[in-house]
Amino acid sequence: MALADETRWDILGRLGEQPSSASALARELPISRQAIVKHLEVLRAVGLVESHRRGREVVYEPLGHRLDEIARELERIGAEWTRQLGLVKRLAEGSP
Amino acid sequence: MALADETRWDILGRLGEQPSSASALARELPISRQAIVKHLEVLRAVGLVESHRRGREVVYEPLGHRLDEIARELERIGAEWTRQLGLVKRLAEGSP
DNA sequence: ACGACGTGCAATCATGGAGTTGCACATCGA
DNA sequence: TCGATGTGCAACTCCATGATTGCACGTCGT
Repeated sequence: MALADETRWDILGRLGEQPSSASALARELPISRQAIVKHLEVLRAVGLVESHRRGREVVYEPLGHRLDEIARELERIGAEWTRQLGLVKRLAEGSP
Repeated sequence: MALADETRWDILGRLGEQPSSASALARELPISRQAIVKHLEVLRAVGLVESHRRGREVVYEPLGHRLDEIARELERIGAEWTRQLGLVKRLAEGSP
């Protein structure tokens, strides 16, 4: 999942504090710029951030409404998992 | 995560319907017995199933109370994720 | 006692994801 | 204009994990 990675969360959090470029993030994080670029590509693929080119640099920033949507999606998935667990439990305990 | 795998869910579901052994499951599923054994080891490691040896076979079955606990854990993790997303959103939108 | 069945262990393979490195190209600023 | 900075692309490594195969060994039923 797009948010299963710790570094990805870190990046998203920093973008929340201030939109920035891959190179700028690479200066703050212990990983290479390219690694960060790949994370940003994932975040952009799921619509959590958008990018604007400004001169020679590309600035990324979070997308508010998508954050909401993803949050709801996460809750839905979580609910589904617990629902399925409940189902297994009922089966395991032989209740109707 | 222990429940991220589709096959693992499948196995857990089948065990809910009826406790069974790795070999028995291997007859129903399209994967090898050893692959199933590994899934069962994971499920047992997180406490979702327990195993009893009966003669030459080892029977696995789900653990009701642990299913509840895991469900609660999942909800907690989901809630945490959405909370963090909300945090990013607030930061991104510059609200206090 | 013997074959069939179930398990345990170890080696091996394939795949995907995170990360790195090197290089070419574009843009900024002095 | 020229060096510094930022980006894009591609090839590569590393590692976790799902899966397979082969073999030894214990257990069951006849």
